[in-house]
Amino acid sequence: MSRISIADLGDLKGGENITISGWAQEIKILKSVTFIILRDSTGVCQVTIKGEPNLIEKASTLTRESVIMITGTFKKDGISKSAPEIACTGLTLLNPAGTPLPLGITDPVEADFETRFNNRILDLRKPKNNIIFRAKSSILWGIRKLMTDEGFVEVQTPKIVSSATEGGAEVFRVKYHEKDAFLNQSPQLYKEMLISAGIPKVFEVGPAFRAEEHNTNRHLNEFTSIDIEMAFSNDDDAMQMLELCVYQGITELMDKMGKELETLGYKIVVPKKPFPRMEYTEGIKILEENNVKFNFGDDFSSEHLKIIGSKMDGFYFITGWPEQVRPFYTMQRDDDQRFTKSFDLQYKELEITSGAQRVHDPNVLIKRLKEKGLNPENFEYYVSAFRYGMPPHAGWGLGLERLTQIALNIHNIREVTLFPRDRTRVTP
RNA sequence: GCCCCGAUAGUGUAGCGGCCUAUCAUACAGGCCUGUCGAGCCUGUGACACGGGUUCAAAUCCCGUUCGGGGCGCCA
Repeated sequence: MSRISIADLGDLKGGENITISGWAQEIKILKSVTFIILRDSTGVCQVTIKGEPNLIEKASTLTRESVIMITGTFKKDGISKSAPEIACTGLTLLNPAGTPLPLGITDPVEADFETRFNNRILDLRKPKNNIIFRAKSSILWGIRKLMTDEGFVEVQTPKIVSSATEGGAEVFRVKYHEKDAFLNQSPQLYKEMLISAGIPKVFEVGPAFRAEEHNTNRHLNEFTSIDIEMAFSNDDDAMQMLELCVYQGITELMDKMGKELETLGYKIVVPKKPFPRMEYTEGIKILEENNVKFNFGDDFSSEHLKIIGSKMDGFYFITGWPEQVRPFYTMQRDDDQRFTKSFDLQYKELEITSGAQRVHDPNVLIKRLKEKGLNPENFEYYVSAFRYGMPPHAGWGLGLERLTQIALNIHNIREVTLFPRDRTRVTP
């Protein structure tokens, strides 16, 4: 008589003695019968107590969300309309829950963001929230499987670093023994160095830190970045790999969890390949057609991307960005130095990936660093990797939370983060 | 960093100068109830973020603080 999960009750014939454990979601005591709605990670079932004054006595002291173990007989033809039914023969309180709950799991009232994230573990017990993280895991698994099949090596690079990656974004400062250091904004420089180290296909899934004091539905101060870098490749190769990744991630999600997600109100749409591509200059044309003023060399704002995104269905690339808006390591086009061999992957107005073919000539790299107002001396550890045979290479960085947000159509990025770090929140 | 908006029981809300000894739902405690399934019914406990000010009178108006929500910039 071992423990069984609620989802597996469906495989039983009826009449078996079983043990089942989980949280007491609701306790209803009527005159002649007592019910406990029991929830585990796989579903809910109804535990019925009839007669048995001992058990009723025990049940009457239970509080919602207490952890209990039930033994009983599975009833194939239970009377319950909503859940499989178990006739209770034993009830053990494993750990009581305090009362009242700061956040009811099944209460009809919605809680505010603040309340939800202050009591995140209770919030995550709600199936609709809980499944988000199985979905995120599933997407990531789809991508990991693809990358590994394609011969990529998963690596781990330092998160405590001595210089800011790109000069632009704000960085968190940390004390590192007697030195000052920073939390890495991106594995960019390290994954490029690994190309020179003879690992021609690398990928990393890890945290990235940005100290910007943003307050939006799509920014976190700590997020998960999926980064890849591939040798002897150009921007087009990187884009094809990216397309495949997004496709495989969402396909995996759809195959493994599509039905389950649907019952909780999520609709998964697997994107069609190839994703449409649009030049930066075509974007400008769209804006001009909509009577929006735009200066060549500027980045598109959210408002601009809303207009451009409304013309596109789902995922699309914006390519050919001007060099002013791209980092120093981005390669310029041979035929026109004003433009770069770079791309963003967009979904409507949301940017989920930024990538490019990179500069591989160390002299060009130093020139570009200076042009961007950065001191090449601070990047010597990086540039030196380019002096002794650096292959041409390309890659990108993809925001896992943003991809999950899109796949599940969730408005706020904090919802797809277990314990989000935003402008003010450092706990839990 | 900038611009809006907000803060009332555990949770979510109503009230927007005197009728507030503050509404309702839910939760919580107790009771009733032939099997509930958003169960139902009865009783009870429980709140105006903080500090100043205006006024005969402040939950309500003004200022500040703290915290939160949305948007912008920036980006993944």
